[in-house]
Amino acid sequence: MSFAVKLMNWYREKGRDLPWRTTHDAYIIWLSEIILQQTRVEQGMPYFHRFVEAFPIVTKFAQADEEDILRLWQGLGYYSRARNMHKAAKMVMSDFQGTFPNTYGEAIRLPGVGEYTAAAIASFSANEPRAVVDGNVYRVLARYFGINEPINSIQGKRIFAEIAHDMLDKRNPGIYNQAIMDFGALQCKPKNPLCEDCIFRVECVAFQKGLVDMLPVKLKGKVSRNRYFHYFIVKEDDKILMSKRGQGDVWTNLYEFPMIETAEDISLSDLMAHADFVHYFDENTVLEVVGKQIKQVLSHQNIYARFFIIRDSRALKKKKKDWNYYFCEKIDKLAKHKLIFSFLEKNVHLISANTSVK
DNA sequence: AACGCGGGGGC
DNA sequence: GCCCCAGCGTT
Repeated sequence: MSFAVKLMNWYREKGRDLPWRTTHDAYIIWLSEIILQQTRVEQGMPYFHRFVEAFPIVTKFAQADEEDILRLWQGLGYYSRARNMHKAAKMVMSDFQGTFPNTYGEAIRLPGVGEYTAAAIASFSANEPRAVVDGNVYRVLARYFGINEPINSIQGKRIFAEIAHDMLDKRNPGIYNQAIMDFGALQCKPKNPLCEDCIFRVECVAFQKGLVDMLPVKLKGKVSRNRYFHYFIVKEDDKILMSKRGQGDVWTNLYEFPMIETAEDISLSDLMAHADFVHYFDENTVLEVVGKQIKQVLSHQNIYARFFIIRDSRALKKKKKDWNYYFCEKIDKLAKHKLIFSFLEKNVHLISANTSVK
């Protein structure tokens, strides 16, 4: 029996029942695939339901405000996915007459849709014979064939893409693609794979040679850097001073409190002597520390954050021309990053009664 | 070819 | 603490 047939037989019996597998609607499949990029199924699931309900058809998605999309996306990470989805939905309206493309060649033109996602959309919705190559597929193939070429080298990507295409069941690409990913997620897991109970125990090169734990090989990335954020909570009546982050850094277009960043952890007195602090606040400002320093780990940086309350809003120098902060009444309506919304959840008492926190 | 981009979970 | 997750876009 071929690899593909054994795999699909396994899938029929052990595969997961996932909501986006019951449709051939390219739009719904796209929605699920973008959400699941670098994201576990369990983590993405509630967001999938949220988005399907808010935007049942691509027209609704295209008509939404980016702010609303980001707010629905809040907490999921890699926010460029949400911004690109909005661009893609608008492109579907302008370039595809509102019909979501279901071919690889068309889908891959959409921002945020790369080789993996285009293959997923085309194979799941239209049964186009395109092999998906995601983390699961790299792992299954690397172990099955005993390939030690790094999966994140250019050479490796090419090799694995070719093998994936060779192995694909050209008659049932949709089912096959679902099957190999589920197999990677449930059976051929990164840690403690279920080799003793595996249908490929005999053919799997890694298992026969005892190399399962060594494969796949992946080149290491750079070490994380440390950043120190000092957030200021400034209230005026029931409004809180907020600002929107710009491009070229983490959390593009998301909201947060006014902030000073330093390369090192600094003392309170050094903070108050900081040029930006002097720029925005009176020298006699009283800072009240809220809680302990929070560490937020991103995949490529460690962010250490402290929060300060400034109770006297007169401390703020309001006549600056480069004013890019504004007092916001309903901060629950803003899309915020984790550092901010988890702080707000823990410090509801700091926010006035008529300002709800989500 | 390398890097930046979140947040969560397994071990 | 390290690795991985239904990756993609930019440089």
